[in-house]
Amino acid sequence: MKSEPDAYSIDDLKQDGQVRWSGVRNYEARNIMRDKMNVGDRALFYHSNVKPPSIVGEMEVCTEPYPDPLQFDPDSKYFDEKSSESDPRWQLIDVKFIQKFEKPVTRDALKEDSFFDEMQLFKRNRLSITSVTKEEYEKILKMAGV
DNA sequence: GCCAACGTTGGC
DNA sequence: GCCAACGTTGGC
Repeated sequence: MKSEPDAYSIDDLKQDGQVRWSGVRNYEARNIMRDKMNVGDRALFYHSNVKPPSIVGEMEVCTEPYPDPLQFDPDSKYFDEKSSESDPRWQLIDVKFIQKFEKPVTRDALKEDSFFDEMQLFKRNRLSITSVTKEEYEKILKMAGV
């Protein structure tokens, strides 16, 4: 799950403990949160738009999917006038902090290893939430030294 | 329903 | 800061 650290970082999550993953306005990313994620699932926190782009920590899904409140807030940049409380368009989950990697795993490090060639992070370039296989996940934890 | 125009993301 | 990739919008 990507976030620009200027907007929200792994350190912010460490401090907050838990956060609502608000603001996703892409159907595919939404579908992953709505359909694929279950309470207790682990997820990787990816810092985008910084040098170097890296996986910086681990978190855990801690709610069922529910409507993103910002879609109903006219003052929010994430307001969606085509959505309604009775038929909400945007669903999300909350995640809680598990750990921050002492050794972040850089995008470059993943690219150097052909094991990760098929990783959705690379296949679906700009998607803010992509799926990770169990094998990829475990190898990334190893690379992070945990 | 097609597709050009447009806007955004995010690596580089 | 550039620009490729790609999703969305809206005219027709």
